[in-house]
Formats: sequence, C-alpha cells, structure tokens
Amino acid sequence: MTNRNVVTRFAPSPTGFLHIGGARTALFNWAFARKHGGTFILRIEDTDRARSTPESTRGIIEDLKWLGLDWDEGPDAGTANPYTAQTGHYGPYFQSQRLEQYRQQAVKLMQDGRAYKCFKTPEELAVDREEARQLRRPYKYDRTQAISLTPDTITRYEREGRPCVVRFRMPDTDITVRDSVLGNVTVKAAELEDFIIVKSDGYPTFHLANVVDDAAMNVTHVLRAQEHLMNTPKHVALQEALGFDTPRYAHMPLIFNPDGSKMSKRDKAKAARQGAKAYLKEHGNDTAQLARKAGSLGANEIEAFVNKKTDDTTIAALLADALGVELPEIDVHDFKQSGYLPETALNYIALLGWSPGNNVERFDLDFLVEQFDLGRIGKANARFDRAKLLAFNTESIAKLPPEVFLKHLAAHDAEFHHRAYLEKLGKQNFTVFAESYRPRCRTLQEPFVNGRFFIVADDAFDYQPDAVKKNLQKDNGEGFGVLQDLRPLLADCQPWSAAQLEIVVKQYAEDKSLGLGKVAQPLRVAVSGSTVSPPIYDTLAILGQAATLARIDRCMELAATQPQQPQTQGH
RNA sequence: GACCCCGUCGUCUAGUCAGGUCUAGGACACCAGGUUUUCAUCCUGGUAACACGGGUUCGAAUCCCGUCGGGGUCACCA
Repeated sequence: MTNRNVVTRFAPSPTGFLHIGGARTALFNWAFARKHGGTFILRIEDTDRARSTPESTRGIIEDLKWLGLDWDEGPDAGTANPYTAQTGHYGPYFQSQRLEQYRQQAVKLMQDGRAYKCFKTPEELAVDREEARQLRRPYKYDRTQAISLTPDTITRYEREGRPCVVRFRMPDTDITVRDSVLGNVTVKAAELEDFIIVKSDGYPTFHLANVVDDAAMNVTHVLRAQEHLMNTPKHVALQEALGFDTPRYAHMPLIFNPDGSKMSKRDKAKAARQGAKAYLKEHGNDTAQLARKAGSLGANEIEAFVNKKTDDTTIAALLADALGVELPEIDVHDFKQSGYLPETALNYIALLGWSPGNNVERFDLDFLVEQFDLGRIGKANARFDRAKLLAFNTESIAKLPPEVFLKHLAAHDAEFHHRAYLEKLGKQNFTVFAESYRPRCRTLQEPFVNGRFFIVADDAFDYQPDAVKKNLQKDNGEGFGVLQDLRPLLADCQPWSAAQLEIVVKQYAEDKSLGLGKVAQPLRVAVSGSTVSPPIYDTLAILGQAATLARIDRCMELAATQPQQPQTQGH
C-alpha cells in the first residue's frame, strides 16, 4: 500500500474496564496502522465528568498492554501518572485537557452561524419527547425557539445564570457516509436534528470532541463499532462546517452473547444474582448467612443487589466467589483472570467480524498485521462463542514451550493467587507442577483450580463421597487394600521422584496383577480427595513423601470410621 | 414506532463485489467409534446451512425487487 500517512486511534471512554468489543476495536485500529506503517493513537475521551475515572484509564492501559497492543501517541504505557506523562506531537491525549480547543471551535461555529445557544432544560426536552410519544409521532428537536432568541435576551438569560447548551445547526441536506465496510449510507436531511456540541457544564459532547481531535491529530481512518453508524452523519456535517477533511470510516459489526443479547457488564450481575437467589432459596432467605459466607459483604448490600437495586460488579464478584459461581467473561480483565493467553484471545476476537480467508483461522499478530484489510471485515453481527475460544486456548497452551508456560503460570499465580502456589510448592516443585499441568490444562486458571489440593494442609481437603465409594470402598474395600499395601512401599521409596515412584507403583501393580487404574485411582483419591489429578507419579512427587504418607494415613482412617456396607459377593 | 444496517451448518466463517470450477469448504460445538491409570489431549467417521417468494439469465449462494427475521440508533453517555 502506498499510503504512508495512515493514522488511526483507539478512543475509549474511561468509565469502566476495557470491554471485549473495545479490545477488538483497538486491535483492528492497531493492525491497520501497523500494516500501513502508520501511527496508532490512544486517546482518552473523558468528557463525561460524572462517569470517567482515573482508575478506569489505568485499567484500560493495563489491559491494552497485556494484550500486547502498543501505541505511538497517547498516555505513556509504563507511567504511574498517565495524565502527565504523554507522548506525541498532537497532545494532550486526554479530552479533559483539551477543553480550550473545543471551546474555540464551538465559538467559531457560532460566529459562522453553524451553531447556537439553546436554553431548554433537560426536563423541558423530556416533556417535548413525551408529548411526541403520546401523539405517536417521531420526536425531533425544534430549533425555532432557540434561534429566534435576540442577543439581548441571550445576554439576559446568561446574566440570570440560566444554563444553556450549544447546538450544531444541521444543514438541510441529505448526508452520505462513505464507509469501507458498508458502502455508501445516506441519511435524509429530515432524519437529522440539531445536536448538542457543548453541554451546560461547558464540556464538549462526544461529537464535538471526537471530530475536533480526529482532525487535530490527523486521523485518517476511523474503525469503530456499528453502533456509531447513526452518529457519523453528524460528524461528517461537523467536519464540513469546521473545514476539516472527513476521515475514512469503517463500521464494524457488533459482538453479542451466544443468546443474541448484548454483551454487557450486567451479565455478570445477572449470573451472580441467579446464584445468590438459588442459595437464598435453599437457605430460607437468610441474607445474613450469605453475608457471612461472602465475608466482606453486608446483608443490606446483598439484599440491594439481589433486588436489582445495583449491578455493582464488585458485589457480583464477591458473591460469585463465595458461591462458586462462574461469572461470564465480559471485560478483557475477565479473560485474563480466566486464564486465556492474550494473543489467543486476540486471535479469536479478530475472527469476530474479520477473516483472512483460505480456511486460515489460527494466526499470530504478525500475520494479522500482514493480512489485515478493511475489505475483509464482515457486515453481520457475531456471537461470542466461549467454547471455540477455549478450544483455541487449549491448542495454544499445548504448543507453548515449557519455560514460556511456566512464566505465564507464575504470572497468573502472582496476580490472582498472591503467589500462594509458588510459595507453598517452592520453585522446584512449582516447575514440576507447571509441567504436569501444561499438557492437560485448557486455561492458565485450571491448574490452580484443579490443583488446589496441592497447597492445602493435609487434612484440609474433603474426600468426594462418590470417589471414595467407587475407588476405595467398592469390592470389599479393594482400594483401601491397595493403599495399605502401598503405604510401606512408598515409605521406603528412594529417591522421591516421579521416575522412582513409577517404578515402585508399576512393580506393585504387576506383582498383584492389577491394572494401573486399580492402583492409581485409590492413590489419587487418597491424596487429592478426587479422581482427577495430573499423572499419579507427578502428583505424588509434587506433594512430597511426607504429605503423601500423611494423606494416605488420613484416608485409611476413613476406612475405619466409615466401615463399608456389607456386600454380597458372587462367591 | 421512525430511520439505518444485516441475513450461508447450532456458532464463527470461506465463497458474494468481477454469476458457471459449490451435489457449498474450514473451524468450534454435537453424535458415534478408537487411544489413554484419572483428567485434559489425540485419532477416525458422521449429522448439519445458502431465511422465504418473485424476477433477470442458458445458468443465481452470488444481480434486482418484495416479504419475513435479527440488530443498531433515536441522551446535556460515548
């Protein structure tokens, strides 16, 4: 491609975590810029004073970094204070720091007769809308009153302190958006209304700030979600009035839940609420009991949450944690926590609305950059399929070199488990732990969930009744017998290594003419409480000799305290 | 409701722009076998789609029209 001046941007509003849809928008803008050797900008659109937070800004930066997306201009990625440390010639990159620019452009538009002040309050507007609704007529803002205000009246209103907004005067012409994905989209003049460009608090709206910044930062291509399509005619009109070039737009299809609903933070609240309700129903609506279970939550907080008074994600997370409910992943951070590899997650979401063709679907970022093309972005909305993401992740993890997997796993342990596994197991055994799970885990989280028994005290895990019944008590306690036989052999095992354990256990199985399953399963249940663990030799090796013997002893007590039911044998 | 966008297996998609090579390909899921000490893998096979109706054409998944269906927008949010 010959265009060496490509400039794209990702312009999130810092009102929450980075959403998975936002991640795709960032990815495509990044890929397009990289493909053309252009510039990728991160711009923070914090013009919503009530909802924007510095924490959110930091979170978004962290998430983008984790995904491996870098930007050429914007807040610095590694800084403690992104508000002051920024890079690029066209900054600052926080809209809250660019208010003077928007003010100047708004003044210019008013001087040119392309914008005007409007003193209608939100309440008055709501009344107008309601009236139109009652009459079953489409509502459209009527500029007549506002533009007939005399300068004297306006001055008087302002002296009285009456709040006002600035509205852009839409031209009386149809507007066609040239879109690289959708083609030409024309909206009739009658469908367009004068929209607000400066709020009564003096802050610009998204429309003004977005258009002014895109021009100021020389943005050439705007890749954004299709939900913005109806905003674009407004932006095109604004650009015309301001004398700006219109960037090339490309509106991408939306991403939905498997059931077709919108992927939103509320899904998490919904799932947690469902879990909480089920628990309360089972426990006589005892909110206090649930509060105790959930630790740092108050009963009134839980009540408010269950009664849909709030969708607070922190409450949702705490409840889910206490109840063992899995929350759907919505934000980038959720996918990180669930143990997906960043490049794999990116690979998967790239496929939601884009495809390289040729039956290729597994690729890395280099390939994406090389192949990325606006013409291959689809038009139809996509549903997010976690099963497929999981399949991708499984494949990716299986291909990871041991040392890379170890690094990933250690990072996950550090971020989500307070290094509990590394500290309890020790560096040596943590490596064995990682290697034993590497070929059999689908996410980075699974080893920590399935392998929790490795780090708890020898008497602090439960024996699953079904597992005990099937592998220990069955056939007159055959499993217990195996444990009894093995106990001294293991006590003598030297050295305590997976290799040596394999020799000992296999020899025993052979001597007794037992299938390996008949030996491994009782052991597995004895040391882990369940029927699932890494290969039994690795499991015992990681656990260590002392813990293994202690757990076998504890398990044998089970045989004594829970005598098997009398069984009628065949003979 | 108005306006706008979209419509290929259950899901993501290839093929559509330049109609024939498509009795529609791949992946995930699912089903059936097989391998495996558990789990997770892995291997083999299978089920499964051009929303519907007209039109244009020798020929339509591909072009046109309509219907139906889905989605987006209609804020002093972005």
